[in-house]
Amino acid sequence: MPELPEVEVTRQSLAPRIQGALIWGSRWGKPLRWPLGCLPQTLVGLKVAGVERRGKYLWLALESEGAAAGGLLIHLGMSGALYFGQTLAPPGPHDHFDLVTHQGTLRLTDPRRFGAVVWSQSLLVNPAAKLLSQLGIEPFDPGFDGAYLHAALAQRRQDIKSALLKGDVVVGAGNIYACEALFAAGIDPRTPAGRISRPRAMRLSQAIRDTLAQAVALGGSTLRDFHDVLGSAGGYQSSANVYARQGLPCRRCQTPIRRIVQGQRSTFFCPACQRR
DNA sequence: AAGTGGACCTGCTAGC
DNA sequence: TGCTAGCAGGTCCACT
Repeated sequence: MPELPEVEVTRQSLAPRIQGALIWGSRWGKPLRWPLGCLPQTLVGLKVAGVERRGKYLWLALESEGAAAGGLLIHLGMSGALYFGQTLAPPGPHDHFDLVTHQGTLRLTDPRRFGAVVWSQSLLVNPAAKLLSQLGIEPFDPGFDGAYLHAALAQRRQDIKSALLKGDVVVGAGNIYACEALFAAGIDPRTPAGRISRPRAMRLSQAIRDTLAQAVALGGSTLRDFHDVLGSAGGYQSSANVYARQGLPCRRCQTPIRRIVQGQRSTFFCPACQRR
């Protein structure tokens, strides 16, 4: 579920509610994708300094008496979502982490358990540093433009859609938004990444930014169970142009949308609007 | 080095 | 109605 827009929507809804919260306790359920790592003796008494995002990761920065005191790196995997509230139901079988604070409880629900909560002393040391080390540029960084994208793709023979999903050129576009951005840019997802011209790279970088920004504005995509920390679903999925629309007419030219498989993932595109 | 395929884990849906 | 195969928003790792 959670690509950059969903993670950012989660961050935006969580940050103002949990900032400054004093930690009263925590509870862990089933193991997640990675082990938690070495927690300090206790989280009790630490304060939540803020919530940041890097790619599809959230960083819950903690402090102790005004000084940085490590934090929790959170990933939502394929099926994760965070809640925050004063009165939560008793934890169910898919609730794997609760952080109880005096402002409310933060809860991670993740049926498939591909998500993670990892303790780290800072983002600059392991384990956080290692997890973030391969990430590409942020799509809203001013340095992400056509020239950057063109240069970063130049040596790649891989198809452009798989190259975007890899996340080491630019972070944030997962399967939905990679498909949508390629549609917006008019680029066939099978095009070898290194064969994308500079003008098209410029259009693609703009399309990635626009697609992700629009999705954030609409609250992300809710295909099954994504919601912000108050439980509100996203609204982007109904405005998708190609994702999960195989066989339906293209909104622009009426040609049926096609589904193919690239790198064991579904790709959706319009064979008329998107060219190599 | 870049690219590919498998693995992780669970739930839902389409089809027989 | 009930079973099975296939599919799902992500990412690491081993191997070529």
